[in-house]
Amino acid sequence: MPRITLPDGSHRDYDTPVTGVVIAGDIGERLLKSAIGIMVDGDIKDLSGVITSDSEVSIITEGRKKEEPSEEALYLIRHSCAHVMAEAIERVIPGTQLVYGPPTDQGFYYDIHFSDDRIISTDDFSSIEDHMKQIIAEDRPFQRYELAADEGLAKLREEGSKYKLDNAQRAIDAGSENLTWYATGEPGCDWEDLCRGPHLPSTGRIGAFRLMSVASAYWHGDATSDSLTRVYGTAFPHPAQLQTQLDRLEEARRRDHRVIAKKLNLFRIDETVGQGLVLWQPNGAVIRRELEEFIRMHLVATGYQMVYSPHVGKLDLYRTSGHFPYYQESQFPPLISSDFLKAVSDEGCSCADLSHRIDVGEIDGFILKPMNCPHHIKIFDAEPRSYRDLPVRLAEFGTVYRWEQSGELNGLIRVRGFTQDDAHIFCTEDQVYDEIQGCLELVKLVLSTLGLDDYRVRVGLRDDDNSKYAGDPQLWDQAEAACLKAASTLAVPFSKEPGEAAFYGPKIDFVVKDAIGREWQLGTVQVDYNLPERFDLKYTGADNIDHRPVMVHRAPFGSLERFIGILIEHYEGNFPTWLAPEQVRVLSISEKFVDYACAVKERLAAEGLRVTVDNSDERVNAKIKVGAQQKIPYLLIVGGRDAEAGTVSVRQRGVGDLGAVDLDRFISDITAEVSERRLPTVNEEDN
RNA sequence: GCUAGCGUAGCUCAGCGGUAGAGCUCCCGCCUUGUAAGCGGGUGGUCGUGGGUUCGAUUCCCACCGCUAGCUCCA
Repeated sequence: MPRITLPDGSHRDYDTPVTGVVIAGDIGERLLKSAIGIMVDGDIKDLSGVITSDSEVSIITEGRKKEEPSEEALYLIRHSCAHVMAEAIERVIPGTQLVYGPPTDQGFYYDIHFSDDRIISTDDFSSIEDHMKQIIAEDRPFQRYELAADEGLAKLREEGSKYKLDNAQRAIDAGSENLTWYATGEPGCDWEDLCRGPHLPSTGRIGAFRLMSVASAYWHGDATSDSLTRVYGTAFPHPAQLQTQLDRLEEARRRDHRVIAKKLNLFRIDETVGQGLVLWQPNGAVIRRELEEFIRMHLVATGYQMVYSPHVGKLDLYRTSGHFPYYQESQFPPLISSDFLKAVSDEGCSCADLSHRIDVGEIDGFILKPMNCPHHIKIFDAEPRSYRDLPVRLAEFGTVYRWEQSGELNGLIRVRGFTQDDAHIFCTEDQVYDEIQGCLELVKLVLSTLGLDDYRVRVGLRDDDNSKYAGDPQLWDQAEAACLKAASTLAVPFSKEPGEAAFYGPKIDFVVKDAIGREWQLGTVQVDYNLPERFDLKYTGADNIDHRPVMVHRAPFGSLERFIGILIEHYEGNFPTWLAPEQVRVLSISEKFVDYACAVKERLAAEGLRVTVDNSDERVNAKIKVGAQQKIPYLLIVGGRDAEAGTVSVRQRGVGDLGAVDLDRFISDITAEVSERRLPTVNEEDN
């Protein structure tokens, strides 16, 4: 006889097995009314599911309109809405085969196989949504029934559902004795779907939903398997919550770095130059240069040495490093001399032969470097090293090239040529831990200076797939231990991520939350015992014997491209003054005061500030509007009063009119703000 | 790479089987301006590229290129 323990610790004893409906009803009428499911010993269950043994339960409700819905409520609503959508799609588009329809963080999707002659597009959404609304209006109960495995498989076979049959088989292989279905309404009459559940009591409990997009997905996530169509939607208990979500998406669109960058002339990507290849316009170049300066200053202060290395290297170099064999797929194709190509072509060498001969090392050439480490290794190795020299820290803003899939490219976030704020530290085993610590400190400094204070850390470890990794397992163990130890000293949460290591070693990645809560992977620190081995690096120890150094790779920004892309979105283009391409614009209220405006500009420029004058024949209102649109931190309005008094009328971005300020005062304030790299003080509302 | 959508002036977009449109930008005038767009005029397009259907294609069809979303991938 089940004893039910409620979240407040109280008990209710029942003589017979009970359901959530009974429990909720016993607690109160209002609870029953808003109940949509039940947590039983930590698992989400149907409200109508039978509880036979002692359990800790809590009733899942749809929650209040103005509160964030609970994860569990969203799970139930979205999972159920996926069913409703699937039914509607089957009504609208004949010849579909359902595959898999789970809830996700943002909503839900259903993977569907469509017949060849009928595809789905967003044009179909309104009619699908109409059907969904009707199903919801009918408020049909979700009714669960079970069949024994054999019986269930036979049913699916009869229905000819290849994908559902596969799902069922996998469930059975995982130990299920029965297969479960959920009917939206009456089993046998209404629509139904093989499904583990749980679900809402009825369709009417879906308060608000929206179909979002169509995408392709592979069956089992396998690119060689069937291609399915994935239809995305989202659902909430209350319409206002859906609106909040849509507003959030709108906010993300407004912050899109590609849109802002176009308005502010930060960078271009020109298809005649190449996909994923960034052209930095002067304004964007200012931001990049300021960031480079900022980090360079810290590097020099913390014992790094700056180096330069070329953008290409010989194939053999990358065979030695392992890049070419391990990551050939994501490199630009090799550069081979045209004379040589002609010669092998005259021999009758086919493309396949050529590619094979390149792979096995019979043909040499160059590649655009996918990473900077081999070059830095050669710089380290250019002179004999003693233990007294270590650690050697070599840093470079090194531009690397990677052949990203075309569908992956995205503004500055994912590109084919990018510049890492890279460095490689060569040290003794004893120094590894301190060096990792130093790197972590640097990343923290960078993030806090830029106002990216909310972040977590992922430690990428190797998994069982040995073919992905190079090097001695024992060395891997050491490196992984060092990373975990260092991560645990950070005052932020960290997670272990098996399978996320680089091919040469484990890594510590920083995942940063931006102003609207999205996560981005930025800085990385990686420990590497493998490349020193591959390149036979040595230093002479105190014992006068050669030893193998350990390498630490690190890039606090990750890449300047991606980092700046994220900063654009984080600041919504409202860069702190030290980064702003144009820091000050002087607006003369009429032609008569252009001379004074120019004099003000000269004073500011002499302080190293980036300043222009707007002396166009426009009203000051128009000049302000334009200046605000261009997100310039300070607009100085100058007219007769200012010229006489030696003042400027300051208008600060996001703040407004600050009134007349003595020019000297303004200069000392702004130069302090810039040199301290102060963050914007106000949440900007400009557009 | 895959699926869907999209590609028209520098930008944002409308249009559509029958001579290519708007707003902003830009240029030229007028106004001489004090805190978020004064007024008038003008320049500007091989309608992504190449084929096809058609008397006629920016519009319909095919291929390619590029962009967007998602999938897969990301040293």
